[in-house]
Amino acid sequence: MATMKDVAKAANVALSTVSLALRNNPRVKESTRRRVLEVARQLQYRPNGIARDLKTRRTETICILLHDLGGPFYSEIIRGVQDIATSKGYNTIASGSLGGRNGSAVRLLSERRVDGVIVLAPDVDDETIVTAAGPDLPVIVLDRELTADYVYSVRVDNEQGGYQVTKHLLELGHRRIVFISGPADTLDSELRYRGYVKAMKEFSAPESKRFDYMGGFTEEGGYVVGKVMSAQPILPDAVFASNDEMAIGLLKAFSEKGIRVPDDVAIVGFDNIRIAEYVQPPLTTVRQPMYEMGSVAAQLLFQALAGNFELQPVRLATELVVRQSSQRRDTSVTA
Amino acid sequence: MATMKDVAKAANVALSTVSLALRNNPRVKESTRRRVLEVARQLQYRPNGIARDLKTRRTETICILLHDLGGPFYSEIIRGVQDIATSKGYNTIASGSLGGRNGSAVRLLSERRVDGVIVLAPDVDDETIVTAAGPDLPVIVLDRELTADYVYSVRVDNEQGGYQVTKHLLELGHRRIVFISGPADTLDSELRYRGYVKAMKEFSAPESKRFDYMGGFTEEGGYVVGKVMSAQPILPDAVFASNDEMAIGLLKAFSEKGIRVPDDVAIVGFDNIRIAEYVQPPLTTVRQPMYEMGSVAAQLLFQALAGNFELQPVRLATELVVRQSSQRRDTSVTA
DNA sequence: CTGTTAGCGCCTTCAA
DNA sequence: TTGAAGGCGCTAACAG
Repeated sequence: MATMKDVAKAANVALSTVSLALRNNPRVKESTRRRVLEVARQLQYRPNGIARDLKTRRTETICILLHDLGGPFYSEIIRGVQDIATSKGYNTIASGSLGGRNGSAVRLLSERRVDGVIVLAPDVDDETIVTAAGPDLPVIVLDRELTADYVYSVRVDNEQGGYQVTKHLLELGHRRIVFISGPADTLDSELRYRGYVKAMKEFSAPESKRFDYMGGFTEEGGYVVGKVMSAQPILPDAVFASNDEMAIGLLKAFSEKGIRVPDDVAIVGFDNIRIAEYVQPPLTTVRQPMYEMGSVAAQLLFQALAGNFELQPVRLATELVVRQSSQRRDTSVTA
Repeated sequence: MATMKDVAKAANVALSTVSLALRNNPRVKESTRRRVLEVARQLQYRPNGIARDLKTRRTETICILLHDLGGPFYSEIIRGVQDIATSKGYNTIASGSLGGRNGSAVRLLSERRVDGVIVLAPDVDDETIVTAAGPDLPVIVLDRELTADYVYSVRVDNEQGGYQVTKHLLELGHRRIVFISGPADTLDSELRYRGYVKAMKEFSAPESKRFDYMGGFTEEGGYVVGKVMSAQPILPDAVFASNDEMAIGLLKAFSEKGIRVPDDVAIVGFDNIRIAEYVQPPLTTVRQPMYEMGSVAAQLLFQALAGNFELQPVRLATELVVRQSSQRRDTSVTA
C-alpha cells in the first residue's frame, strides 16, 4: 500500500508537498500539484484515514449505538440522526451493543474512535457511559434518565403515552383494563405503567399490578399472555400491552380462541410499529416521534461538539393513534 | 486526556511497561501491573484505539455498507454478519451509503478505517468498489455481479425465485399474469423478470413487457399501479409484483376498489418481509435467505482476511412461501 | 522483569 | 513555493 512517502519519493518532492497537493492547497504550484496527483494515481495511493484521525484528533464521525443493529424499530431514529450529521459534514456509523466487555460498544465509547455517541441500548450500563463521556466525547442517551457531565438525554414521554391510551379506553367505557409489562427492568415499560395507573385512578377504575402479566416486549411473550388470559373464566374489558409486539401476540392468541377484538376485548399497544396498521384488526397504539428523536439527539450532540455543554434534557410528546382494535368504527385518525 | 506517557510518568515506569501492564502481559510483575493500573484509573486513562489501529495496521472491524441504514429489510443480513464477526472477535459497524463523493461510503471504503467491507448499496458504483478493494481490504458485494480482484459476490438466485413464483401461479391455472418491475436499473428486478419470462414461456402464456408496469419497489408505487390496473376494463388473472412493498400497495388499491384477492385476481410478491404475513390476505411471496446471506458474506470476508483469496461467487436458493393471496385455501406452507 | 528506541502515516509549524 | 523535522498515542523489537 503506497503511502505519502512513496508518492513524495516517486514525484521527487517532499512529504509535506504531497500532503498539501493532495488537499489542493493553493500554496503548491499547479504543475507540481498535477505531477503529484498523477504519481499518486499511478501508485494507487489511498489516504490512511486512521493516521489522519490520529493527527487531527478528530474523526468527524458520530456513532449511534443500538442494542440490536438489525431492529426495524430504529429506522426512523437513524434517519433523523443521519440527516443532521450529513448536513454537518459528519459521518454516521451504527453499531450493535452486543458483545459485553470487549464488544463494539466499549470500543466505540471508550477508545475515541468517534467524536460523539448516541446510545439506545439498554444493555450498556450507566457506568460505562458515564466514564466514557467527556468534553471530547459527548454522549446522548435515548433510553434512560441519566444525569452526568457531558451526558444528555432525549426521551419520549412514555408516561404521557400510557396515560393517553388508557384514558382513551376508559372514555370508551372500559373499566377492567389490564396492563401487560415488558421486561421487569425496563424503564419504558415502567413509565407507561405509571401513565396507566394515573388514568385508572382518575376514573376510579381498578388498576392491575405492574407485573400481573409480563410479556417481555416480544410477540411470543404476548402470545403466551394471551393464551393464559383466554383460559380464564372472564376476560377483562380491555388490554393495554406496553408495546405493539406483545399486542400482536395477544391478537394472535385471541384469534385462535375465537375471541373477537374489539367486540369481546379491546386491545391497545405502544410504539406504532409498521405492522400495527396491517394486523387484523388494525391496532390502536401510541406513536413515538422517532425521526424527531434521532434528529434532536444529533442536534444536541453537535451543540456539545461545538463546545456548548449547558444542555437540558429533552422530552418529546407522544401521539395517540386510534385504530380498530380499540373501537368498532373505522376512525384511523390521530388525536 | 491522559495518555500512556502520562501514566508512565506518574507510575515511574517506562512507556512500554504501561503498554504491557494494561494488556495484562505476564512479563510484567504483578505488583508493577497493579500500580500501573491504579495510576491509570486515577488519571482516568482511556486507550486511544486510533493510535493502536495505526500501529497494528488492523482495526478488527468490518463494515456493512447499506444504502439506507434504517431499512428494516436488512435486519437479518446484519444479524448474519454480526454473528460471524463476533465469533471471530471482530466488531461490526454499519454505515449508510448516502452522501456521494465525500460520504461515509467512500471514507470507509478507501481510507482503511476497517479491515473489510460488505456492500449492499446499489448507489455505490462498481468503480469505487474495485479501486478500494485490495489484499488488505477485501470486499463482498451482495447486490451486484462484479468480477474483480479481492471482490467477491454473494447473491440470491432471483431468477429462480421469479421462476418459482410464476410457475406457482401458472399451475394454479392463471394465464394472464402481469409483471410489475422495480426501478429500471435494478438488477434484482431484472432477474426476477427473467425467471418470470422463463416460466411463462414454458407454459406458453403471454408474458408482459419488462416495463409495462413500474412500481419503483415502493408501496406507494404499487398503489399507483393498482389504481391504474383497476381502472382498466379487464383485470389480469394474477399479478407478480417484484417485491412485497409493491404487492402491499396493490393490495391496498384493489381493496379500495372492492376487487377481491385472490378471487378476482391473485397477487404475489417477493422478499417475504415481515408484514407480508399480516396483510389481508396474507401474501404469497418468495423468501430470500437473508440471515444466511449475511452469514455467508461474513464468512467469505474472513476467508479473505485470512489470506485465502481464491473464492468463488456464492449463489443462494430462494424459497416459495405460499399464502392466501395466490390461492384460497390456507396453506401457509413452504415449497 | 523493565527500559530504550524506532516507527505506523499523516499534518503542521518553521525555515529555506 | 518547497523541504525538514517533530509529534499525534501506541506497539514491538531489542537491549539491559
